[in-house]
Amino acid sequence: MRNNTIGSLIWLRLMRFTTQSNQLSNEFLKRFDLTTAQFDVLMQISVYQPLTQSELAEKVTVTQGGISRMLVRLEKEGYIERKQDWKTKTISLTEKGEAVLEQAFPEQLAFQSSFFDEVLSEEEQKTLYTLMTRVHKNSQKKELPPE
Amino acid sequence: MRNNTIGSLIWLRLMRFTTQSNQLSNEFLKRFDLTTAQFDVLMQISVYQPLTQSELAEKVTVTQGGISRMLVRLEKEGYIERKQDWKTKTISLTEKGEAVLEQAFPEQLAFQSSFFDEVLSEEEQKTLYTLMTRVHKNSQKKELPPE
DNA sequence: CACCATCACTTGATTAGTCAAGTTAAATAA
DNA sequence: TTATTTAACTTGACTAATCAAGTGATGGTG
Repeated sequence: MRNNTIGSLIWLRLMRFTTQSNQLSNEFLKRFDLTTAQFDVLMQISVYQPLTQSELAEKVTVTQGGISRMLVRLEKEGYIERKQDWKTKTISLTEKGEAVLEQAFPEQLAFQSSFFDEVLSEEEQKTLYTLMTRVHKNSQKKELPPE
Repeated sequence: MRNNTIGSLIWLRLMRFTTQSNQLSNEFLKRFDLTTAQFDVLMQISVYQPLTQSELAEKVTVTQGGISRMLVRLEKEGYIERKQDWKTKTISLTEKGEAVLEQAFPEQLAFQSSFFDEVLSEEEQKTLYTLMTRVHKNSQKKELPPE
């Protein structure tokens, strides 16, 4: 063993980096009493509101069940509102949700960016972004290979 | 709102891609009755064995408690062995563990690589790898900014 | 007009991880 | 030699997600 391919090395780096930076981000967001996942959901709502739970679930790559529980928590905290419209629940931010996001948004963005700003030039960041965009888009239409 | 920085866009892509491809990978590995996390742990053991739990925990970015539970499962399945050496437990693969890994390794590597091979040239993959390596290394020494 | 299928969402059971307190063995000091 | 500290690992309580079964409202069909 072990002839690693370049692809598998990239994969590992990505996995390690994301778990690591996700942990750091969770710690960072404690000051706003949010988790990274919650921040993500609030962001998506703020951009796309009003929207349904299924739409949201898809945007943040979580199951229906997952989004349901998550929104219960966020609703209990008073960050969001759900209205039963027809058979659909329409989600939107409350005042309080807007306020928290308004506060957390610039800081969280700066924090996320710092991971890249500290070691990559503007040019390199653009390159990284386009490469990852291609990779991500590809993965979205990927099927499992047959056994 | 919302002037996204290039860094925050990269971050989002990375997060979405890793959760997505992690899910696909878990599905893929079902044929070997493994999860992605388990495969990762077995790989690390196979490369570095014999090693202690704390060393392993650090390599796979998991807490001591997490590694402990994980190894209990892997031991129950008969993939690994733990020996009490001094006050340390030394971990190594069993025959069965070696065998599973031997089987799963090439397929999983090919699967991981396919995410990148399908859309990036060799050259581009190298670029992506070096950029991510720099970003990852930087995140490892990162401290939380003050409130 | 009553029944059935479907869609959007919720919920019980399970899994995987975190954190912090607990356990045990070894090393060090008195 | 006993007593204390430390290191490595485990465990109980909790959190967050998954999957699959359940619920209830809408809309179509015989």
